[in-house]
Amino acid sequence: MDRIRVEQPFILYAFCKIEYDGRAKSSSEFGNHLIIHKTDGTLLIHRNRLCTPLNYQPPKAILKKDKNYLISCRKDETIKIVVDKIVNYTELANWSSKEIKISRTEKELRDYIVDHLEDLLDLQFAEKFIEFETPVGYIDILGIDEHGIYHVIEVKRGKASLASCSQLNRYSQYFLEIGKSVRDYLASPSISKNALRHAKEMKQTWIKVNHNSQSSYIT
Amino acid sequence: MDRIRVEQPFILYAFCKIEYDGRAKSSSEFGNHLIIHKTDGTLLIHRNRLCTPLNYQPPKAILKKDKNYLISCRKDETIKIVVDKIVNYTELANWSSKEIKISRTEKELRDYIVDHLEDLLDLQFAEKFIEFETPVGYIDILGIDEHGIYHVIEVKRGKASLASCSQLNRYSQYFLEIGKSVRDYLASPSISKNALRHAKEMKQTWIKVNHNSQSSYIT
DNA sequence: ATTTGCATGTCGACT
DNA sequence: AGTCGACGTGCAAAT
Repeated sequence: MDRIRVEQPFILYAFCKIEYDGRAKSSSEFGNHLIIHKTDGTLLIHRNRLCTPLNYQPPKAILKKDKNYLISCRKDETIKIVVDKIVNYTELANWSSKEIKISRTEKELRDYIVDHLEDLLDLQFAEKFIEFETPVGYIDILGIDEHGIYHVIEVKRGKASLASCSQLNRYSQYFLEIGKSVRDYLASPSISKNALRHAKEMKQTWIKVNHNSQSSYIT
Repeated sequence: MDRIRVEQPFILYAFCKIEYDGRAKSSSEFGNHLIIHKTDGTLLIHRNRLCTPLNYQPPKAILKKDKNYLISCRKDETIKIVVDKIVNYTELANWSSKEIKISRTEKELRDYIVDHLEDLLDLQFAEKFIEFETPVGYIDILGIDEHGIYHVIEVKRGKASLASCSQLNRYSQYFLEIGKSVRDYLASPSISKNALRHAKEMKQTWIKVNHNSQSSYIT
């Protein structure tokens, strides 16, 4: 047994084939593939199209080398790479693993909405919650008005879909079942046609909101 | 203006920083980053951890070079890479873009269930449909039994969640609204605790199914 | 360890 | 172009 643990990060461009077995199962023909190995165990095999890798192994996978094989294992998932010919092998010294800060997330949009909730809904609230926990999940924004009515708001950073309607409905049904009066809102920059129809059928109000503008309006 | 269009696929390992603006917005410090460019326009910037890229541009992005800059544009999204020092640049000649066949997908599981639906539910069906279209989405499996009862089955290849329950409920509500008698089923190898409780509350039946075994049973 | 929901989700299929 | 839902989704936060 001469399998050697590989720890260092590298890229390998090689004529090879890949066999994967785990949650799913796949195998490729021989071809030139780009293999990327990171210090955290991540293994990516990229073909010459699309963002997503042909095969991959998430962090904490263990990579070992054995003659012309590379084998990456993690829990019940295994990738075996049969290397026929190495075109390029480059070790990536001092590879950065720094974070970046992303803005315009749903969280930011949600915080903006919470701060302007009174204006957006033309109501006063006795209480406002974010990420309010229920047995059926976490509600983005919950506002309880002076009459004790529960205003449930589901925020989407992009286009709201049928799934968004269902998600909102799930939260809202929970409050109905424990005897509360509820009003439902979807807050997003846009919404699909079917979702808008479905929302109306379920008496959900769509609020058009944007990341950048203070001016948002109700439809 | 001497920006030159870059078409060829390559990897570039360089001391650089990345600025992204589009749906979201981010910028990084200077550091060693791995940049991958594919023939379809895909651009990936990887750091030394995790599967997902630090920044990326999907297919059909246009990459241009201008002195020490790389700029990738696609619709309203732009990535600008300021290159300070190139550590390694390798063009990837004859990079494969072949497909692979993945097995053990939800589709396979669904087809197996359709074929064994009578056994699984201990019923006879007058009609069976897959991907049955409704105004609120597509139903994985719809079986109409000899009494005209609609059996709606939502299949999950992994663990069923609260979202799965909501998805099933959305389909089922549609049939109720048009006056049908409905029974709901979630078919998956496993289910989260909250989802199982929620399913029971909504009178959804969970069917435990596996990709590999013929023996599946109802809970 | 499990659950939940976001993501610049991406991607393929279909209308 | 728009919509829908799967994905070996990955990933982080909270429990």
